[in-house]
Amino acid sequence: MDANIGCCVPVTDEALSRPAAQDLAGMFKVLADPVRLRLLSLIASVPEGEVCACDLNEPLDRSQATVSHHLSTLVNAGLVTREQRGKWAWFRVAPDRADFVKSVLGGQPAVSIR
Amino acid sequence: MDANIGCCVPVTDEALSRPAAQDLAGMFKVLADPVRLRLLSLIASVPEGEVCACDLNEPLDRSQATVSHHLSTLVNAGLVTREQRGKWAWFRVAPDRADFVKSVLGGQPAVSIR
DNA sequence: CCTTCGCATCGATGGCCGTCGATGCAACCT
DNA sequence: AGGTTGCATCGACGGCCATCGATGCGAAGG
Repeated sequence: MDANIGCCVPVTDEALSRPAAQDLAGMFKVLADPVRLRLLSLIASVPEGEVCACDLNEPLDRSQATVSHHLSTLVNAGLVTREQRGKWAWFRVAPDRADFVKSVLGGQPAVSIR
Repeated sequence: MDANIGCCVPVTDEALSRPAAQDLAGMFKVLADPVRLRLLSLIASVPEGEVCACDLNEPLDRSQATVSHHLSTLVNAGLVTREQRGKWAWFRVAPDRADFVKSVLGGQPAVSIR
């Protein structure tokens, strides 16, 4: 009745398109680094809403160059905004991404409606 | 009155702990690959709820060894379960992770309550 | 038992990326 | 102007990982 032995279902083609998968993976790649996550957490946890880069070097236990690199990555991904104010660079979580970042750092990176 | 010039806020220490960041990053690292995302999508999109590994090689355009490797990664991360049935290996999204996976693949990997 | 088939595992390889010292550069200070 | 300080950028290095051919191994089938 069926040529298939019990295997080989056609696989519905409603899967993620290749470009969509690429984009999604890109966002996850940004989040897939513990230093960047703690960086995000530090920026998000400060009551003033913004942090100077000079305050981020020490708690992360990484060189200034490395922290700066990670900050660039976060800014580039649109998760964080940077504002040069005088000699210092101030970072804050991107307003439109605030709740996204919050849920990501919440432990359960998705559907954390509880 | 203040030795600080306008910078150097103490940084509230309510940030992500290092181990927590490591764990979170680990989960994101699993999701940070387009092939794995499409793999997840394929498994999640099949109406029967489970797929035989033999059906996953072709649509992903990767060698059988590579697909098997990615499947192991997903199983290891607890996102997918494997059941050996006769000669074939059947995979399904882990029941307790179903809504997580769904929201991840939904485009907005978090707080997609709409 | 021998062959075939499905799939995991191994070993090797190439590329990406986290890391850091060094350098550059702009803003402030004196 | 010269010095200092904050931060981005550069170049290099090392490690992790996606990928694949080859191999191993168990399950069917003859």
